[in-house]
Amino acid sequence: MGRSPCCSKEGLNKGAWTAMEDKILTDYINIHGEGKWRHLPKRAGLKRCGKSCRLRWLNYLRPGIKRGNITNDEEELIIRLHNLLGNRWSLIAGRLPGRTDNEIKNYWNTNIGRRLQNCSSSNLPQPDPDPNPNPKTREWNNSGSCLVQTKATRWPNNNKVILTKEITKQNDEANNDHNNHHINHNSDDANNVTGGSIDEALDFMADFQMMEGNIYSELFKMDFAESSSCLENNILEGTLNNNNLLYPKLSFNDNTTNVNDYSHSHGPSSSWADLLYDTGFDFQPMATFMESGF
DNA sequence: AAAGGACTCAACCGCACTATG
DNA sequence: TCATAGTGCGGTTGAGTCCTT
Repeated sequence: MGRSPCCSKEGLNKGAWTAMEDKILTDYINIHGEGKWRHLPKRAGLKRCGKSCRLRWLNYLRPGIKRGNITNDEEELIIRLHNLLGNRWSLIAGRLPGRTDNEIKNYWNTNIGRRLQNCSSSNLPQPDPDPNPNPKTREWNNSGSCLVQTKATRWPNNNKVILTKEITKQNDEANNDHNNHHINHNSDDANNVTGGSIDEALDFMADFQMMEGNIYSELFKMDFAESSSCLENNILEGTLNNNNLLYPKLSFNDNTTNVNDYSHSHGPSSSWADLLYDTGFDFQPMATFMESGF
């Protein structure tokens, strides 16, 4: 079967765009707006593929594109976002105003990625061999934090975040061992559970991690204070309390619930995972938050 | 000054997802 | 339900530029 090409390749210009082509494209979009890329070249009088026009506009001509060197702050944010999101360049770019996914991808491949490669070939600590192969591989930078190198994958539409307090016992032993290892990072938190079952929370985490390919579990390993830079950079919505702990804002339907409300009745939390250890906590808003937060 | 290797980044490519009829 | 158009995304390429010898 196969798909028809997005446009006829014959007679089209390829390669670098000329100033005249840029002007034609910019003028056309300023008048008619974005979209309908397939028909744009013909209507605008450009001998270019629609996809090429879209790319040129989004990555170069669009107003607000920030050109020039990536700042240290931006680089730090890119690293942190990449740690959370993997190679989801468009998502990362969405948190860096004026930067494009292409630019960030190039920057990563030519700067950060290379630096990591150098680090991993030196004496820096190497990741433990994983007996239970996982989509992510870890590289270690010289500050000791780890970066997650993932093969970019899309989340299927039918694999939305489904958070439930129902316990499933269908995970195999390997999964349980792996997940318990994560939870052990927060063993202090687990000891502070007020009512409810730790096992229930662990099982919830196991199901959650299994479904979501570890992306969200990375979030749960961050404590609120560490997450503050995410807040400052609008990665997360929420507020900082007097102790500089981040309380994310959870949106549920048309109502908005702040975790401050949760903390008032349960005491201040020290990590995201605390929320999971309280069986009275309604996970559904968290699911919504997670879906909207990224 | 010249050659050629290294690097950068705009652009291309193919696949995947969504919308629509 | 299926086919197709439209769009978005990440990986890869290659021309131009920079750097080193």
